[in-house]
Amino acid sequence: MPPRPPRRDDPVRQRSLRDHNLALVLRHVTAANRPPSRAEIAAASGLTRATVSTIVDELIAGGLVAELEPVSRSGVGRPGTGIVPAGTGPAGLGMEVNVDYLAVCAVDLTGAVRHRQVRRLDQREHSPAQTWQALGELADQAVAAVAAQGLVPAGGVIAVPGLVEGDTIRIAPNLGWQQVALPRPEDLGGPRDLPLDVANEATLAALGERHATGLRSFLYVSGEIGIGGGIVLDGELFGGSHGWAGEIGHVTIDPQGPDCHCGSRGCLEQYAGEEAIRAAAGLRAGGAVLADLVDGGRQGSAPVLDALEHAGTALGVALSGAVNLLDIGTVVLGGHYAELIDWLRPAIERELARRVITARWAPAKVRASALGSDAALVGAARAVTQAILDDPARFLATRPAPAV
Amino acid sequence: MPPRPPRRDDPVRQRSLRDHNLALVLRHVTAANRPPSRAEIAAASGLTRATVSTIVDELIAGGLVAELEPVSRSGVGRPGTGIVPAGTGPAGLGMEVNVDYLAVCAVDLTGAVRHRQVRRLDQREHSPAQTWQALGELADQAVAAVAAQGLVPAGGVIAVPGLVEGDTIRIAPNLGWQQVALPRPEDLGGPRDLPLDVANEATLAALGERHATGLRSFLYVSGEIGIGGGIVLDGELFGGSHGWAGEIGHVTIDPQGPDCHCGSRGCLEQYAGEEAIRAAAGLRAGGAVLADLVDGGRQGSAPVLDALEHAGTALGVALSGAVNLLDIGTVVLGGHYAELIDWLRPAIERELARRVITARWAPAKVRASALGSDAALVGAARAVTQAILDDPARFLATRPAPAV
DNA sequence: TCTTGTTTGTTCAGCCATTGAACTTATAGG
DNA sequence: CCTATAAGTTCAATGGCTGAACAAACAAGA
Repeated sequence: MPPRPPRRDDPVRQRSLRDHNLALVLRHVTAANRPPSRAEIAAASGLTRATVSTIVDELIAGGLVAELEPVSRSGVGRPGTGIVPAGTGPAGLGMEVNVDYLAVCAVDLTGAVRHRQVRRLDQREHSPAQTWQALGELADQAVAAVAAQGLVPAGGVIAVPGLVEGDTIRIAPNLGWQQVALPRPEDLGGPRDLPLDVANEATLAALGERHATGLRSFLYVSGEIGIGGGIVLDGELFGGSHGWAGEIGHVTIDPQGPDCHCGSRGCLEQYAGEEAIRAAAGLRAGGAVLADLVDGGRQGSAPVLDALEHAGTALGVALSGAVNLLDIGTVVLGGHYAELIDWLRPAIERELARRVITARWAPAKVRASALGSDAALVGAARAVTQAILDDPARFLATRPAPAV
Repeated sequence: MPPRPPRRDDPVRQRSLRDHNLALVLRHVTAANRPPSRAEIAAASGLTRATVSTIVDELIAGGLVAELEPVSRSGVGRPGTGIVPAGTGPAGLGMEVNVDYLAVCAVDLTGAVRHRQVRRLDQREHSPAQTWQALGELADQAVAAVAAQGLVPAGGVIAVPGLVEGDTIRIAPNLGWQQVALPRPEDLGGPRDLPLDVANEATLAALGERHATGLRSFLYVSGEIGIGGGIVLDGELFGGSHGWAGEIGHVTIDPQGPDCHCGSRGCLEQYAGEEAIRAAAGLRAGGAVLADLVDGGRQGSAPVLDALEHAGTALGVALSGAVNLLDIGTVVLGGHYAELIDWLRPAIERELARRVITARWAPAKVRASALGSDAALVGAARAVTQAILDDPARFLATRPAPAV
């Protein structure tokens, strides 16, 4: 998603030095748990107060941060003026295409969700073109709504439940899409000049989770109709060679297991996918499966508890392999799994303890998603703002200082 | 291994700018397939000729690169003087502790192996202290041998078949070691002031493979008595949270499979470890298992071919999971697997094609290790030189320009 | 042999971002 | 009202890169 990550093979000139320190200061502003003063930023970053001052001035001029009213905080000495990420100006537009709904949200640079709208719409009954059109309408409304709050979207990211590569959606099984070209701004409707991007929903959800929790490294697993995943390493999303990393849904649990629609056998989805759990629990098809499972779990229904125990065991086996391979300390359960975690966790942790070779020295933690079902949507919007925060110089260069 | 990787949260001053460009220029010198001139480095790196000149001067003064005799290469114009990594000066000392041998080697900055010695010694009959002592003798000889060639080891790395964390070897199953403290220079014997480091052998082998082949991203799997692995992503070794990433040997193949000594069931080692293959092939225990397998394979022995086919299938299942998770394009087979690749590959590729969800768009390649059984040893030595090449400024700062 | 054209490598003034110290501003406490 | 303390700004100095001019080394042609 970042248009072009800074590469270590780039030559470094004076300007890139400033670029780096712009990002460094901005990072301190966003990461601090209390609006830091210029002096505090200087102390924390290792730069001098003089440098921080000029950099903060540049960020203020570019509309990326703002000064608070000077408030006397504590003790003697001249009180500092707190610096905060701008609550107006650039925003990120997140969009989500899922099986039976579309959603749009907007976040500002502080990470706050400033707009959110969901519309029920079954994509299986519509062509991709119709989906883009409907999504465009929602986006239009979002742009208008945030404009009233002083926000201007700097880009949009669309989350889709499928594999994205280059300029096509290779396949989105549950939408019934194959080889669908990525939408250009005009496909969404109005003549927007928004830079658009499309990415896998689980990947974006992992990103959203990373920003919501501050976790530096974790494996995110989202269980809905399909099972998706995303890997965050040291604060960075890990995409793999083609951006397809994290596809844990088709990891083999049992080489001789049941056939999977992907052509393989014994995939995790055949044990812990929504349909598999529903069938094992003896629930009716076509209903509100998640709600039924939660109800069954709460009421202690034996078939439901058994089904979740089996799913958790399979999840635990797959996650053990992932933890052995990646040596990753935390597993975040998202999507439906977040609401089922109480019944899934015992089996998952049992398998992790048994199958992860380093479990006795550094047991992996299992926790529920903090964002729940909004993770992908918010993650998509945050991907836009994060790109600005990660490389403010690029943003400032393309969009010169707004008229004051 | 790099004592302290450059962090993006560091402030950037003028000096770090020079540090970055020192590394940038040095990287161009080592990566070029022909000694580049200052002008060519400038063109390739984006720096100006003036800057490259001063940087090259600094590198020459520090003994990291050298000028070739100016040779008229081609066409008109003043011929450039080629710049090459120094063949004298700093060297890397690689050491390996394995079940039944110790080994030492030294490489120079060009990556060439300038010394290599292996000594049969069964660690299971000796204490760690005795092992360090014996290794120290080999190291002494190596230091003396390379000194005669104008090389001075700048550091040493020891490869061990076990899990290393902080300042202890947590466990090295096949050596029978548990909670062994990492050796300090004095534990090896003579009063050396060599900075020492210890790391997992498969991890280091992956690193060696990376430098030998130039591959940017791959999964390295080494099959010997145990199965180890290492992950290289975008040219960098991926260590995970504790440096334990790549432990593919205990990924679950079948949750109900045979018990493994690690306490789990159905681990890959139970299907594709040396002992498992030997037993399946009906070979006698205690012999030269690898040689027997290669012989059996060449002669078309049915039990041997069957055993290797089974091992390849299990490897394929485990690798499929890894590729699904990491979206990694290449799998490198090392250790004994390198010599058995002809009989393992068909089954591995069959499983990859069937089980990797993205196989039809981007099939993963399977190849044999280029370094074979020396991968860990050479990788350990290269880890030292690579640290210098990655951050020449640190080296130049600690070891000022040698007397000219 | 001499001249011309081309490319390499060096020199140097100019530029730019950071530094460190001095200075100004703003507060608390006596 | 004065002093101590801390925040923020100003400014000369420093270090590293750039660009242009220049010197050096070679090929090709006259």
